[in-house]
Amino acid sequence: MATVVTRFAPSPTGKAHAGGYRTAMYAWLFARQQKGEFILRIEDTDRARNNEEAKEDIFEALKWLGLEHDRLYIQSANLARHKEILTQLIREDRAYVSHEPAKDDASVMKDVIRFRNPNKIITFTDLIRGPITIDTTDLGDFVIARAIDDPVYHLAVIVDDHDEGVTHVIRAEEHIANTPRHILLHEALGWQIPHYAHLPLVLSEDKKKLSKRKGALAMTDYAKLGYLSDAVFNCIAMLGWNPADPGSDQELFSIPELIERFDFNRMQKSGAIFKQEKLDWFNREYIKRLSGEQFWEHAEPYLKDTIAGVQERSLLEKLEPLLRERMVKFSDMQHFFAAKDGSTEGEFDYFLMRPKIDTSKLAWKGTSLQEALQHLEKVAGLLEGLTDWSEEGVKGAVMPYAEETGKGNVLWPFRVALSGREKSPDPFTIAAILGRGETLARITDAAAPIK
RNA sequence: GGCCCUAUCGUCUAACGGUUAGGACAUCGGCUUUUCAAGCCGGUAAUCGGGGUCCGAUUCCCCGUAGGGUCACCA
Repeated sequence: MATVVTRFAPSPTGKAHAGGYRTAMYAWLFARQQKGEFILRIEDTDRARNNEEAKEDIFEALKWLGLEHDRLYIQSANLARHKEILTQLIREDRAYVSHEPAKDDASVMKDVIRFRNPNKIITFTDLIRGPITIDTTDLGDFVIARAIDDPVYHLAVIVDDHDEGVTHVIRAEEHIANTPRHILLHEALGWQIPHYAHLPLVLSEDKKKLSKRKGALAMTDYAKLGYLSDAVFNCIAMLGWNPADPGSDQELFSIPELIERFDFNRMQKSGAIFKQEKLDWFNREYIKRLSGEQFWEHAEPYLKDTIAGVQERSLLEKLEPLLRERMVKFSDMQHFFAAKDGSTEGEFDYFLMRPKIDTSKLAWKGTSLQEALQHLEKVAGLLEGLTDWSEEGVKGAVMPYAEETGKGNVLWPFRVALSGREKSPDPFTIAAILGRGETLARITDAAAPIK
């Protein structure tokens, strides 16, 4: 049995999004499962639109996702071979030079190379959709090169796929219409036709092909936002495909599991809309499963420019459960903590520095400030001699008083005195993290006006 | 418009022709709670329509309809 060879062949004309990389994932998954090879080929035959930045973006995204390639090709480097095949095709009269008005400027005459279409009906078996039949007469004598040394996509791909030994062409559905052209070309050259698998499209919310214009993020943007690559991989791989055993509700799959279970037969045939809310859920699930060490490793880059960047790790670690519970991606750290240069505030700044207390916010619904301050005094008294300074300890000391006085009346001012905010975790959690000295100091500060 | 592809809750999907059509996300309600978040419990919600085949169709076939893709000297 011949070794399976798959390829991912992006053109470096812009930053690619989820749709493109899902194709890469499946091609990679299949190659790994079959113990075959995965090729990365940069298709840069469109000289006008290529750009270096897009190329770098492809390498970056692939590396982030862990889609390592076994071989790398730059299509433009293969020009001599393309020219050789073009020459052969013309010599054998399977193609011809056509002197005609240029596409962009009809007043100029130009020589392009057209394939002599045998005008037959082509049927190929798509790995996902089954047999597809197309009458190639509609295609006419299509152009395969702008000039002898400037091949068009159709010619370049089939030559490269053949030369590189690609056995399975895995690409997006939009290429179905191109496939008959490629088969015709393979036949004219007497080459073996590869297997084809055309993946359903990934759609944006308006059910149209996903594109930057529709607000789709580039894959590298997800990396920058602090999504975990395994979560993104899992989420996107699950769009249009489901590896579960019948009846199984499993949704979380590691990459080795995906490699093991990948199967074209379980591929959905219709397009799938990519919803970021689902990705957010996957990411949170993956964050929950991170070890403490991994968690801080991922958080580090986002903490660097915040006031948390200079804090003792031991203090930050006390915040870890809180952070995990409230974040969806690591860039959220920048919403949790103020920027070092003071340009932004953070939701949890009060853990790291004493907040300003707005006295008017201190009283609970329908009670007076005077009452709130008295409650604070009382709480300070209850806490002063406390030996067990843990969340439970603080709660045990304050709760009886709060219950007899009205929980909101006591707990609201207590919490606001510690956080300075109308919304925050409960005061016991905050007090436990802050420690005895700081907690007492904040309560005393807030209660000061009473004196 | 021609050609091609597709069709299960709002979204992602499960269901060898026999299920009260299942799960997840989202949404709604409740519990918990001083607030927010989380968590737990529960609810709403789908087989595009019409014909066949079959004892029996989400499932197979045909016709409609709808959506998408493609009709480049872009890939």
